[in-house]
Amino acid sequence: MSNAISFLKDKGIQPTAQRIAIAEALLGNTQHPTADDILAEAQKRCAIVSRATVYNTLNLFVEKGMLRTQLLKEGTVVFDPNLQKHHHFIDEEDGTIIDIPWNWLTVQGRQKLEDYDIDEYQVILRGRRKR
Amino acid sequence: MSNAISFLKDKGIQPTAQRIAIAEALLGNTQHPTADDILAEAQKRCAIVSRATVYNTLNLFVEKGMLRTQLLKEGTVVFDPNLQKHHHFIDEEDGTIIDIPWNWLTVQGRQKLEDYDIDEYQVILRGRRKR
DNA sequence: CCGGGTAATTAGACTTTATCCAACTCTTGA
DNA sequence: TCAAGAGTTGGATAAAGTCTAATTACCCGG
Repeated sequence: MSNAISFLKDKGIQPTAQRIAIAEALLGNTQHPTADDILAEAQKRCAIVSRATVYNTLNLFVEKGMLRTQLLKEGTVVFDPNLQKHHHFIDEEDGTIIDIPWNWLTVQGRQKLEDYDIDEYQVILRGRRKR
Repeated sequence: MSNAISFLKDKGIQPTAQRIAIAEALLGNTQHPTADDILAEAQKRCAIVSRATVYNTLNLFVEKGMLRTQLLKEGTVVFDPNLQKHHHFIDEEDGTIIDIPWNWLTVQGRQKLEDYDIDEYQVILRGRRKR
C-alpha cells in the first residue's frame, strides 16, 4: 500500500484518487508549495483534479493537523508539511523558503511578554544564500 | 504647515491633497493598516481619493522608505509605519497586530546560519492578550 | 498671465487567489 | 440493488491588487 494511502487512513480520511494524488504531491518534492503548485503536481499524477478539490483537500489536511499554513509569500498562503517547530529563512533573490531547525536559534526574553499568552512563535529571517 | 506636508516634502514628494490625506491617515490611528483601511480613512479627510491612488501612494511611500510592508494577515499585506526594528505579536482572537520592542527579545545562534547573509529578521509570536 | 508639458489622479477593466454553490458521481452498507 | 451520504466538479463569485487610457492639476518659461 502506498505511503500516501496509509498517511490518509491514519487520520481517518477516505483515500480517494484525488486525495492520494494531492498527498503524494505534498510528500514529494516542493518544500513550501502554494495551492497552485499542488494543483499542478497533483494533475501530473491524476489527470482529473479540480482546483476546488485541491483547496478542499488542503484545508481538510490543515484541519486534521497534517499541514500548516504559513504567511511567507506575498499574495498567497504556502503550505508547510513540516510539523516540527522550526524557523524560516526567505531568500529574497528568488523567494525560496528554507526551514531552519528549531534548536539553531534561541529566543530569549519571552517572560517580558507577561501580558500575552504565547501559543507559538518563530523567527523569520530574510537575506540571501551564499553560493 | 501640517505635519503631513513636511513629512512629504522631506522626502521630495509633491504634497498633493490626496497624498496629504493618505499620509495623515497613516500618521493617525491605525497600527497596521491594510490598503483598504487607508482608503477608508483617507476618504474621510479628502472625499476624492481613488483606490488606485492609495495603492500608488503606499507603494511610493514604501519605495521612499517611509513605510514597510509586512506579511502578518491572511489575504492582504499590511503597512507598518514603525521604521524601528521590532517584533510582532498577533492576537489570534481578533487578529490585532502588536509591535514588540526590539530589545525585549534576543535571538541567539545566528552564527549557525553561516551559509546565509541575513539582511533582517524578526520574531513573530501568536497567541492572545491577557485581559 | 498664459500656454504647454509633465506629474498625478481616476474609473474601470483585468488578474490572481480563494471560496461558494448546485449538480453530478462515487462508495458503502443494508 | 439501491438509497444516502461523501466526494468532486465547473463555473460563479469575492477580494486584493495592478494596469491602462483618459482626464485633471500643477509648474514653469515666456
